[in-house]
Amino acid sequence: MQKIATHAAGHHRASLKKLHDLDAALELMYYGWRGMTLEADAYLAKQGLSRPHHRILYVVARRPDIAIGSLIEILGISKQALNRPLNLLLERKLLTSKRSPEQHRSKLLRLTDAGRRIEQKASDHERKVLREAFDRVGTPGAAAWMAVMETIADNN
Amino acid sequence: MQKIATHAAGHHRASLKKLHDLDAALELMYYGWRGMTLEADAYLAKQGLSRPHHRILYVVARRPDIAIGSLIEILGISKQALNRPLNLLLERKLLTSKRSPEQHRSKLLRLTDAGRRIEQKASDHERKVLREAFDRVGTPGAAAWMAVMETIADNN
DNA sequence: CGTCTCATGTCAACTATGTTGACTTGAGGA
DNA sequence: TCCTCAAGTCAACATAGTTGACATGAGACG
Repeated sequence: MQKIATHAAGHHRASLKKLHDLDAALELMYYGWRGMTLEADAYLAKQGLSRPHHRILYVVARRPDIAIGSLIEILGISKQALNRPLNLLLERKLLTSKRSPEQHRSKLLRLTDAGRRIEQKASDHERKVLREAFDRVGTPGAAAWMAVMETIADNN
Repeated sequence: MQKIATHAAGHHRASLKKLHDLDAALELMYYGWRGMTLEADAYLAKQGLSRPHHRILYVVARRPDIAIGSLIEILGISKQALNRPLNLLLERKLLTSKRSPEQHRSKLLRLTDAGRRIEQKASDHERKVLREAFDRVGTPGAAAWMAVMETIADNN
């Protein structure tokens, strides 16, 4: 048997010497991302799904009747990379695809009820973590967090 | 030839309908992580390295003479997963390992000058992005960001 | 009609990052 | 000496992504 880690990685957050004043922030970004997705990933794994499946469900939920080409653009991956997770979701009937009446060239994707349920539960896990953190710092703190993240996100 | 995406994924940040009030924050966490690591990843790729190598260098820089077992714990991956990137760093002489005089069981890891240089440059790219964002919101905003992220990071 | 374009779909080969399981090695305690 | 246990290695596999090459089927246009 493998040795089982007795502590989650996050418990070591404070264990590194800080060489620069922004090291703490840098590590927080890393562990923050992990912290937000931890429970959602565990839930998805129970369903036999993972992060890429969730990303697909998330986007389709917010863009019903999206074509595959647009989905590829938004996710920022190749169509070959999209292929396998997408087909799994179709097989499992979490998504439906149909040709549009006029635009026969593109398939339009939609969530089924089951797909919507899974998307909601997975995203709820992530939103719950955010909500708790925002509650702790109040509205101005949450707004500051958003402002910082927007600047960082637009760095490209 | 593959179709080349004309826009980075981040440019689609606003293109999804928001189903919940926290959807924007959820997406910001995703694109924020990407935004912070984008330039560092590009720099690392030029050196023939990637994120896991950087993580190793980052930790060893802040814990000189760390043993492999502790490194595994901090990184939160299996020793087998650590093996390949670690050996690459040793081969490329970015890290050195030596047995300690008394504790012969464990190897102690240290950065070489070359390793330190790469670690610094890669981390500098990430800190630069953070610094610009913090500058924009001022000290109180930065503190709020840290407070939010700490709560999220400790969610495990 | 034929041909060209374009979105979609699929196959193959590859890379990278991770996993488990099975094993070796070597120090130190009973 | 023998046993244990941490550290480390090797092999097989899963997942998520990449490029390249090619097939299919509808629409547009001559």
